[in-house]
Amino acid sequence: MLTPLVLKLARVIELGEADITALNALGGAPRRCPAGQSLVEAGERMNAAFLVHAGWAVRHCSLEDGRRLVLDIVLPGDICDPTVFVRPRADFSLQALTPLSYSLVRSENILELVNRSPRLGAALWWIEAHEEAITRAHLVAVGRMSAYERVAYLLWELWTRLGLVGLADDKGFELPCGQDVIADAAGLSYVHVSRTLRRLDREGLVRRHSPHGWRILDARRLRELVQIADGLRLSPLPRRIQQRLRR
Amino acid sequence: MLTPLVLKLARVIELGEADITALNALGGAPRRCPAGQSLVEAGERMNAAFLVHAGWAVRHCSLEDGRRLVLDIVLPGDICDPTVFVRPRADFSLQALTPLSYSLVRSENILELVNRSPRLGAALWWIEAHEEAITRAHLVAVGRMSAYERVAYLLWELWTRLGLVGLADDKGFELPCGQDVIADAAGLSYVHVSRTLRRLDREGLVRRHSPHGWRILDARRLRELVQIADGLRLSPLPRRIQQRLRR
DNA sequence: CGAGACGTTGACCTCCTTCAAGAGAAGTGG
DNA sequence: CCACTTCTCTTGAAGGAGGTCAACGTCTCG
Repeated sequence: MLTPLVLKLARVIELGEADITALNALGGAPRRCPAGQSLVEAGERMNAAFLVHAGWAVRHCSLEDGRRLVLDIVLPGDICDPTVFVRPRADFSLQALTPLSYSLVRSENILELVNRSPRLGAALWWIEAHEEAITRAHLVAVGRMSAYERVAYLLWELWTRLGLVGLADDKGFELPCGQDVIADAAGLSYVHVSRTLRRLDREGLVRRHSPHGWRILDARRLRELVQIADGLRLSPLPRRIQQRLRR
Repeated sequence: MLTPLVLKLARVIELGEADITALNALGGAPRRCPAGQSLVEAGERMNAAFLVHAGWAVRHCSLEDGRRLVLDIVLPGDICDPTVFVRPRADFSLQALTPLSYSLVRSENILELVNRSPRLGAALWWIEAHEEAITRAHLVAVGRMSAYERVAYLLWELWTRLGLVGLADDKGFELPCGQDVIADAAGLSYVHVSRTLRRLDREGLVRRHSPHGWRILDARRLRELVQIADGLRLSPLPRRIQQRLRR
């Protein structure tokens, strides 16, 4: 079965039948969670990572007075958060944006997988490194870009990441979240996000064609605006490393 | 020898003589680099991580028009950047702030170390998770805090991290970098950082007592201001995980 | 002593926030 | 089927946090 996780890893290494079977078994029985419900609250103990099969979630951090920053939007195929195996207390909250299907992944599951196939282990590590690169790009966007560039960056990031798991095509994507989530991810007020999205529309870069459907009108100009889009690509694991692991 | 890296790991697991020897051998012969020199430019190929022994470096990312964001200030005992083993192209630049002593760490070195002692491997993973938590806190600060809180956060972060490697005491620390670096880390202009530091001084939180010497005057109030300081602590690896690895 | 790097302060301006009100869309109950 | 609420988005107007420009002070080093 071509789950989002399998699709993503297939961009990094070649996957055999056995690999796919092993990946699909990762995390055991799927669980469900209604939209809006919280999966973890900051400060709580955790003993497993979350592998999202379908639906969107949001990882965020709140300050005492209610200011909130969205660290990361968690998409199908994402594993949030693998460092739980050494660090048992969450420093963020995780909340479902849509009805969610997910599995709990324990350290044993990962270790088992990696023991069976070091190549899969390297690929998972690669995915993890990719996520760190995304966080860094996010930090650059929030720290040094104008509101216009920032919102463009976030749309580009989502478009790219959804594309990696087969949930976006070259025309656009579905964005099942409100503008308040974009605002908290960009570090802006939702009012200004609204204005900024209208401007992106007016200038022919991006358009909302249905309540949650977004169309990329001019990918080239959008990409120029974003600048730091390079790190978001997920390229194959270097051949040199793959060969070393085959031994 | 109690190098910064050893001091840091000693907070996570108990280190035996053999562990310390192995850690001190990590990365081989130390190299030197004068202040201001660039170690890696964004987009370049890398094949090793940098283990800093002494001195400060800065990891940053620049936009086309010169805007710059400091992702991370690299301190003695830090390994920058371990994901290089799967991801051979840097998406950031690394520059020495002071004369630097460092070693190149290759994937073989790490694998060797981890094979010899899985506990050291888990501890290194723990350090890596700690750094991710710092990046997330940084993102929250830049995205949702006022200039006043942001600068306070950065000083707190540096104080904490320097404390972990024995380079700060409860009074304060040496900060061998200009306010422009703080500004690029906070996503502010250096002019406003200057104003903000003066205000922190005026209000009795932090004071510069020599060109590069900073004193924490009121740690309690500073910490309240920072709010997200919890994730910066480096607590011991959970006993449960240590015991499993001893087998 | 002069040059250059760095920090400080003031004045002005701009980008974004906040406040407020209205428009659509979607669900609810009579 | 239509009034009613509710939620989200949109737009306008006013205010503020921080940026930019410019000048000056201070320290270090040649």
